[in-house]
Amino acid sequence: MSHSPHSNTAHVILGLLDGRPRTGYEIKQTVDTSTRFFWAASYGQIYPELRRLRDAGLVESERDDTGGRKRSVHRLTPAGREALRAWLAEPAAATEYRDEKLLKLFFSASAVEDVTAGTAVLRAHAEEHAETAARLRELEPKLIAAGNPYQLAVLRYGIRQNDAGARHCEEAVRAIENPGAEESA
Amino acid sequence: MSHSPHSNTAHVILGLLDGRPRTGYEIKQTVDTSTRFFWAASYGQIYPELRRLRDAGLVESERDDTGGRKRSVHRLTPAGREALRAWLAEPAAATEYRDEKLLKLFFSASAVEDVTAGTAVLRAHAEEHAETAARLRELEPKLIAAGNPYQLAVLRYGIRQNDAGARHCEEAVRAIENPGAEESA
DNA sequence: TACGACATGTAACCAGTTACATGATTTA
DNA sequence: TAAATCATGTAACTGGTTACATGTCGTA
Repeated sequence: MSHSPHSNTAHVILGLLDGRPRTGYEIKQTVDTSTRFFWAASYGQIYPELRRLRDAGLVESERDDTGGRKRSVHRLTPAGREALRAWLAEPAAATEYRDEKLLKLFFSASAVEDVTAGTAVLRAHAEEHAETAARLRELEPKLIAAGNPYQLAVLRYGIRQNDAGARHCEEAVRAIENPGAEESA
Repeated sequence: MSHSPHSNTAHVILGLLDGRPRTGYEIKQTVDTSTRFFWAASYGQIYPELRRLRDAGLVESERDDTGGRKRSVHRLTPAGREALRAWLAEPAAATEYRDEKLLKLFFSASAVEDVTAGTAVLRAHAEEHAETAARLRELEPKLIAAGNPYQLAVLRYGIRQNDAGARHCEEAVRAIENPGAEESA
């Protein structure tokens, strides 16, 4: 059962550095345009974590002050690569979701006199799903070109889930606005 | 922009107490069989939060020691009902997902010599989705009978997302195991 | 009589966000 | 010359989990 002694933020960093060496700033940029829709990371995590990874010997950092800007480029050590592979081989913990919109929707029957509150939440939910799906679709061609089937699988997973989510919310609005069609398979 | 001064755990409690008065223990049981798949809560949150809600005048607690067991039954005050409605009327924050399985899948190309690691993660993901969907399906008849279209919408949303997730993972396994069919729409 | 469910709570910890502080370089 | 971007970091806070501590009641 013993799982990796490193946080998932550490694994994001190790995974990205396995691609190529990067600065902390570049790690943040890359996260924001790739893993962000299922795993975000802030500077407040990245920099301290890089420090810990360095102390643990999993990354090494090279100072690169050419041009006057002081920056540290981090790269994986063999131990870091090993830690990444070990983590990949372990089973993942069961996913815990926390979705505030679902929470609101779940209790929307309590909105008594304000009957539109529930459908408003649903419409907002539909729109958020549609926007996310659109944003992810823009990334698709680049990933197809890159030829990484895993990253492509993740992206398409996101696209499908959001498409399905948007459709479902629209249907639910219709179902709530005209009750009576209350059965189905 | 100003949002509710209460945590989402507080809203879960308020929402459940709007149904009927409950003990902290009952709140936990109900969460575990209803909101849990998109919003969990532990005793370590529930009891301190009940205390805060009582101090804020949103719930009142009645001691009920009949039978020797000491228990507190909590009920919404008018102010509590008002706080619940106010929260429902506000737009929800954008949903932030954290999915460790997607993270692992995303970096599975780094598993080099262990080519089965990626598909193993996918199969585990498919299975988790299928189990969740099955568990949610069991709850459906009860909710249909209860006649709350919002709770039903949430449940069906969960069922669909998990069905779609399971299907997607199975397809992705096939796609990775026999490459060459690498194009599509 | 032991075990499982009922019942309440606290303390230590962990992961993550936000706001702050600082400063150089590039570009409009 | 002002604004955006590159670049690094810390401190305070928030939300949540886990483990612990305690005790009753019903039932197999």
